[in-house]
Amino acid sequence: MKYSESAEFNERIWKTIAEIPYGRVMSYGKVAQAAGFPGLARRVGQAMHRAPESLGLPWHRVINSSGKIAFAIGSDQYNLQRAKLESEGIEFNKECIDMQQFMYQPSLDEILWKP
DNA sequence: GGGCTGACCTACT
DNA sequence: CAGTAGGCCAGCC
Repeated sequence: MKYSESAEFNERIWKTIAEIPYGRVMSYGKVAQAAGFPGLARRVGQAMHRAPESLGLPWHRVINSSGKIAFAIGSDQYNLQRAKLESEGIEFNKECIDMQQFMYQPSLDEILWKP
């Protein structure tokens, strides 16, 4: 199947994000990989931006691979995301999150769940 | 149809 | 550690 079906893509990305447990974070690349679309990190950002509010996705648990928030430091969105993460017990070292400690690594079964 | 953009990633210099 | 280069692909001029 060609993953140009954006409806399918979005659905799986949203589902994957929804699976991130409380107090953990995941990078864009990891989300894409876990959803079965390795290499499509950029699409993840687009999918999230287009996700309806009604889904109540924990979008704040998605950060970039360097352990930082993707938004510009000091922006409203940055402050909001950071506040949400800190309220879940995630600690910041300057602007960075300790990946070793807070990165959520889905089970291999789920990674291999792709067809 | 072509070109640019984007809540990005990895690898290399 | 910082900067660059190439890659990915839907969506909007």
